[in-house]
Amino acid sequence: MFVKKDPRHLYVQVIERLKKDIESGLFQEHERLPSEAKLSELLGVSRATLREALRVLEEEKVIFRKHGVGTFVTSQPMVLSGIEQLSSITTMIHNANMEPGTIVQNLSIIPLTEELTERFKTNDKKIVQIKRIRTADGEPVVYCVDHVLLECLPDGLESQLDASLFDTIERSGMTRIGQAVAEIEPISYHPEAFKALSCDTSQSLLSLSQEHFSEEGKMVLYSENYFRADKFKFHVVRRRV
Amino acid sequence: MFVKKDPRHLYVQVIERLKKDIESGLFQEHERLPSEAKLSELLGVSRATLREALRVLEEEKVIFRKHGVGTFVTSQPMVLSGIEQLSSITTMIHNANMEPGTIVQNLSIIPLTEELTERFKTNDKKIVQIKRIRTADGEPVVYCVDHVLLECLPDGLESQLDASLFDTIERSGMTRIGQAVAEIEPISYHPEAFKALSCDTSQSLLSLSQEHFSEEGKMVLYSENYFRADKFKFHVVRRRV
DNA sequence: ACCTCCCCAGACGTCAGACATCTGATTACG
DNA sequence: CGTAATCAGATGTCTGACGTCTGGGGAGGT
Repeated sequence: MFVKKDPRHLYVQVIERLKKDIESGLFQEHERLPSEAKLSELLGVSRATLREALRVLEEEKVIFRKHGVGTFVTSQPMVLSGIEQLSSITTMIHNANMEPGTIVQNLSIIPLTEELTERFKTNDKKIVQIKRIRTADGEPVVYCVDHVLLECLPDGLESQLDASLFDTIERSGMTRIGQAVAEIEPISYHPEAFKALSCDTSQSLLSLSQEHFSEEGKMVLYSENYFRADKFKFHVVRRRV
Repeated sequence: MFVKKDPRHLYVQVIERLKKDIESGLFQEHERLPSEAKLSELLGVSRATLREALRVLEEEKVIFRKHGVGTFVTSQPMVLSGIEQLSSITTMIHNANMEPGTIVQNLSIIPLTEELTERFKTNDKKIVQIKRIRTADGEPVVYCVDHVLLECLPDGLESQLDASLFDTIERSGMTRIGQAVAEIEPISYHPEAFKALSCDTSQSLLSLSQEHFSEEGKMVLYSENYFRADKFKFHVVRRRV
């Protein structure tokens, strides 16, 4: 079953395999899995390896265990994922089976305001401001104001703004964006955004102000996104600690 | 270190201990942890148990490992946490150093509508509907409409609605709420909520429609919460997969 | 002096087996 | 018939070993 051709670690393969088996219905909802001893034999791995995989699945709420009783499949497969998983707007639109597009409105190197200095925690860097309208199947859905460190961008910048800013940053600068902290706010009025998205004032927009960090923990991108609430649905999977 | 007085499983205690050590700065950012052999000896647990704990911490992006090299602390301790961590509104208000309060508006057993049947995926259960205004330091901040399975509630219900509905459910019904899926939406107008929170129509509310699940995966609570956006700030920590 | 290749210590990954502890059901006893 | 003792089986923990990968240091040739 697990040939050595797969370079990934065994426990990762076990996680994937079990998820697939659960999703395919091989293990029914709320049903007991085989005991760890039998399951490890079944999969051809040691019980220790299997247990590491099960521990991850338990953390992800895919299964739950009762000491002395057994391991059970959580009712809701919960493949659902929301904005707690970071992805670019381009990807979000793609996942909705629509075609992402971009209208660049403004691109300029701006001086460091006090607020930006505070956010980026840097002094003598140059910041690029990008204002764009993002479209899905040609229809404007998000208004974006991005601020990014100049050093994180490649040279021929204008030609690459059609694509995801994430990709542009990651392909050029050797930095990979690892996580972001987003602040969510309803916006009852914002002239620029409303005009860009051609909304009337009876609608509300949803604003996501996001600080993006590289995997080393350096802030590389600050973006303000204004979403048309009638075009986007936002979910968050909230886990109890 | 780990006395048997703690009824929780060992690996849970190890996770907690390591998180505390990292947060307290005992293990510096981006620094190598002691090897698994040494660390297990240090903590007084077996390497297998330690590894299950480390596996969870790795999944939570608190640490990362390199095969053949070592285990490292991820740069961002990110003590910040947002709504991706599920907690009751009572707890949220408490964490803001304010005094939570409750005004019960309505409490009734309602018939199962088609929508509720669909949501709860159950047929012959009784559903209790609770409409409450939640206050912080006496000021109305959230309007809540909760639907909860009658079987999950204790008998003397009315007397316990001042406290968190989470606590009420968990203390009575042997069920613990494990996760929720929230849908976030800006609300430009909602008569009941606006009246309850005495807002004017120029403001926006933020609506969280949440399906709460027990650890076994059964949906036990559906709640619609309307937050005054001027009183609440919502953050989400978004992680790249 | 420099580069390359090889080797090796040490780290994480995996394995095998054993014992500990908990739970639910069955059985024995009053 | 009810209660307590017992037991099988499951997850939790421990021990020791070996596999595999990585980075660095040393031997050797240029």
